[in-house]
Amino acid sequence: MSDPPSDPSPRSPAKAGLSRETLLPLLASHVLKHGLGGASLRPLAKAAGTSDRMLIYHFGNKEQLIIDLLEYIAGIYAAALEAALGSERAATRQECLARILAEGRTPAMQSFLVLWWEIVAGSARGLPGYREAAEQMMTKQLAWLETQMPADDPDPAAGARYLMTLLEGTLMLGAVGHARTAREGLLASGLSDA
Amino acid sequence: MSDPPSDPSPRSPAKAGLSRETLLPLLASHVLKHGLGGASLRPLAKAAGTSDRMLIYHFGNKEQLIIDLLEYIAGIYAAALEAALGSERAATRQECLARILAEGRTPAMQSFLVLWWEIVAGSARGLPGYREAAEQMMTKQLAWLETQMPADDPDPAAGARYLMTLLEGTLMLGAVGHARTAREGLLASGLSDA
DNA sequence: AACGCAATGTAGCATTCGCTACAATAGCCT
DNA sequence: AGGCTATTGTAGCGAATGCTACATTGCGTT
Repeated sequence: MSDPPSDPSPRSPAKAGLSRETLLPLLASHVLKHGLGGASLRPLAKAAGTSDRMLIYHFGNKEQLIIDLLEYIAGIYAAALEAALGSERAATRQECLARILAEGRTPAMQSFLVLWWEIVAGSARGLPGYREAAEQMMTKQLAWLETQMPADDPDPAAGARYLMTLLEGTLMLGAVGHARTAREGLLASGLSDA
Repeated sequence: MSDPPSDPSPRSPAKAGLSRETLLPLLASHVLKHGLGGASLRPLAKAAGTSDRMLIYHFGNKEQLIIDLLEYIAGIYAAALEAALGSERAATRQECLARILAEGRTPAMQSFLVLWWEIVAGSARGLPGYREAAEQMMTKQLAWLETQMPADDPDPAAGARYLMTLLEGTLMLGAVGHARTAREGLLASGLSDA
């Protein structure tokens, strides 16, 4: 018995060392390093400095924990985007794409990317929570991409969608060892000079 | 003791109901339906009409089973591509892309796609066998795509790489509920009219 | 002081996991 | 025939899984 609080009002936090909010960052950093698929309660708990017992206590069950965690990760991804590049726009679509791809080569973003493909796979298979998180992350990225488009772009919204499609294709090819293929493809499209 | 045969010469097949070759198609159809990540020996064995005991006997251990299975799946994917569309070339790049995307909406290809994202995720994380299978599948698809390019295309090889990048981006966006984004992106690129 | 309840620890349960030990069957080769 | 070996079945092991039962602590309220 004794469900998790579910009431965010801290009526009487007793000892109150851990809560969903303090746990989530630690859990997120663990799955960023070790992946979502193979994540089981006891290792997760250890990474967060608690016990599996408490994870179940705070989240109800593992499925809900994953759902909450995905939502949290989508949030910090959005925050990372905000912080990644300032509000400076690129001069051309080509430069815009190049910048973002360079950003994707950052070690910090690499961790995200590896996790990202797991989220895509979960979304494609219909696992609970994955689709929502993935959709949210993509929506955020699309909006951010629009702000990065050249100021004189004829159609920034459509251009962002186009660049987004190319970008994701490039990232996927990179994930399977075909970065070269994508590079040559972009080169042929006139959207790259590397 | 008594390793698996490892010698393809059928010196004395005793009862010989099952072998790597007869097992793999059944295993493949199981993972196509239920996924690779959650695949464990006993369900796999049941799907193939054997026991976990025999799977280990024939493949050595689970990791090798997955590796062999991925290689086999890459093979049947290649075969599916061969059979998918005849040798008719498209008239324009636009039509070429449209055809392939239509093919991707086939139920049979849907199963492949869902599995595909798991393979991408495994490849990105460096799981043994995944990278090789993914790379092989992409190489095959790229070669096939080249044969589908318009006959009068100025640069079929580069065009195929470009279409490939767009195609994979489109598929990924579709997997996460952003099919609309990709469609509008393609529209803006002049490579779609839908 | 007495009570209530949130928060946490300790043990454990039932199931599944990959894999192994041991034994049985059955065909081939000499 | 006798033996070798490939193949298969039956049991089970030790670990890990998600989750629960039960007990305890300690603060806030009355």
